[in-house]
Amino acid sequence: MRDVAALAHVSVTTVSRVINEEPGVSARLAVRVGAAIEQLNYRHNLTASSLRRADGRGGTIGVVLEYIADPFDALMHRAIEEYALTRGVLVLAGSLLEDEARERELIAALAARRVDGLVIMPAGHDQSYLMNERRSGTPMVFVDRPPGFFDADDVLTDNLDGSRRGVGHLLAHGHRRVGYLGDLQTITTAALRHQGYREELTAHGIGVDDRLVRTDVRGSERAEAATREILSNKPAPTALFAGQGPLTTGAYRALRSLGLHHKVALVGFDDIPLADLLEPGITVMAQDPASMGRAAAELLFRRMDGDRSPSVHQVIPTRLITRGSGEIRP
Amino acid sequence: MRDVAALAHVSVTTVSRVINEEPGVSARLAVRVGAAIEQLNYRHNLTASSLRRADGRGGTIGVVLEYIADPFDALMHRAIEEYALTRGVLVLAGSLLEDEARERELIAALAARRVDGLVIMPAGHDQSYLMNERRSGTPMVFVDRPPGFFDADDVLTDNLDGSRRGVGHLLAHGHRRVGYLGDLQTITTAALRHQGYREELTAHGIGVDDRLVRTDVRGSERAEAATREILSNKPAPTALFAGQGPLTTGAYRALRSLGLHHKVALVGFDDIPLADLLEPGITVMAQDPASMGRAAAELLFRRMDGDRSPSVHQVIPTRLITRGSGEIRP
DNA sequence: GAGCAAACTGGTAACGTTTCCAAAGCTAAC
DNA sequence: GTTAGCTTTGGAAACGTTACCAGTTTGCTC
Repeated sequence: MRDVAALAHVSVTTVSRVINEEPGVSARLAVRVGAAIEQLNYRHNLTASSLRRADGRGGTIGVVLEYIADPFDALMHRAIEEYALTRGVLVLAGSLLEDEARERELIAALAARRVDGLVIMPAGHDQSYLMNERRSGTPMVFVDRPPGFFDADDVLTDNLDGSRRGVGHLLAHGHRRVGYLGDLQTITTAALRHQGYREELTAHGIGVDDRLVRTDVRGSERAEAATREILSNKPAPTALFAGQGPLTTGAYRALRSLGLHHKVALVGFDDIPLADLLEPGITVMAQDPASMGRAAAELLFRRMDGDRSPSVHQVIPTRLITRGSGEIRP
Repeated sequence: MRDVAALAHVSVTTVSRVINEEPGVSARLAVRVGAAIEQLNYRHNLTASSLRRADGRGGTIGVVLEYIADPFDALMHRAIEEYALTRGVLVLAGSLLEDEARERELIAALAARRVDGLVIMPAGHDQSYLMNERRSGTPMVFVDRPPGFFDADDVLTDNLDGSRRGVGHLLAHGHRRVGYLGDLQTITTAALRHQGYREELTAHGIGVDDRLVRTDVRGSERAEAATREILSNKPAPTALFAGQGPLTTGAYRALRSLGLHHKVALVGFDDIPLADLLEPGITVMAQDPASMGRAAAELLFRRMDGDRSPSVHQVIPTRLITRGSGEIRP
């Protein structure tokens, strides 16, 4: 920058003003500075800039997700990136893989880089360690899962409602014995979906048969095995509700291999790519990761712009997509 | 940091030494500094650190992809993130959406943040604008597509070979009229796959019938329409080769709706989630985005560690996965 | 043509670190 | 008891930028 100033015969202050498009610099000098920048192909150093800058902004936010390559997380990531780009902000992203220690490490790493804001899909249940960041004024928004022991904005799927409506859809088609597959109960979303399943059955005067329920099932393969176990009950369930994408595909695989995919109904929570091409197609309660990501980004940037109003808790509804598997009658 | 130094009754230099775990600071002082850091819950500022630091490293790399939410790109991104994490490095990622202008903007934005290295899946064909970054010593690795007018490391899929083997698989099953769907010819990978198709046919003494070939097809829906057109030829092709994931699903949709999915063979380039659950399953030439991402990351970090040897050009082979659709005989 | 405000320009001190160099303390050998 | 050499410590400059304040020029009014 000093070189640019020297070449353009101006002060570094003026160069800084030109670069930041501040008003009050004559066109004549601006052109001269521009030419010098071009000639030396000078690259502005945002790192140094943010160090001195009054607001300390470095044009970067941090996004902490469960697993970046998961379609749900990836769509959310993309929505955030897209919104951030309109504000000239770049995104640092990382995966947690349900590891609580990693959550703290990754957020510490982001804090060390002085990100302007954070979007967090937490792995643990206690985010009180974030008090310091919060106190020092770092804006943050939680997505998909709410923070624990900590007050902050969040954007969540309506898990309870979605689960109830999904199970209700099966009941409306005449089912009375509905099996359930769910992820780790320690994951808030999984617990809520499980709760929705139980509530909806109870609301219809149907007792929950725990032999038809498998929680803490991780991944597609174990879901396949669990499904076989559930189906081996006598009398067997006539329908299944799967509380997560991979569990849905696992259940579908089990049904297929048993030749029951046209006999036993299936509804899954969270949409699945290509689910419409299957025979039957898989009926799901679709989440809307793109909307969630956009909502989280909007909220975050509003906070970054100085909004200090009380915490906002945004709930994104699910959408029933009927494709066949959920409309099979007993 | 000054506060920490004051509280521990040492100089800032000593604090810096403790933080960076430099040798030559007595245990007594180290403990005192550690306690002060704890008490004030001081957070190291990597931004300022990298500004002064001799090597200028900020612990951040940039990753530029076509579309972050695409499964292929997301898996690659994840592989890079995973490797980077072992080195304490975070990843800034962005999507280009085939926009050449955006490529330059995004890379400029990353350069302004002084990333330690770059992984690039280029949208344009001329990367000579990167000369300056290269000259200033920023390590960079290209993935999936080679750089144009510019020498650099790259990690590519063996597109020509994969395409030839895919088409060869169809020919081995007795097909002589094989249709082709491809993405924009301006995209290097698409052009190579198209070339592979033609070469393989020619090698088997089969002339290319251009009525069976549709290039520059973008997206699943247009692929579906294009497939119908190809199939309307007389005599109709008995097999199809689709040069990209979305084109494969589009072709499959068309075959399904025409009731031909058990009659006309289909092989796609790039794997598709849940392709095994379809009836018939879709045979593909699978790419290996995770390996590519890891290879790119390894290469990049080797360069960042000071390796100045000549450019490396790594080629990752494809893998044939037979699932039924590609084994249909004419 | 004088006076005054507005517009423009520049010098210098920060921002929070690390690096460099010098000083102080200690040990061991003569 | 002195000196040499090592280890430990600290002071101050520097990294590339922006903020602050002061200085200069310009344009306008009377």
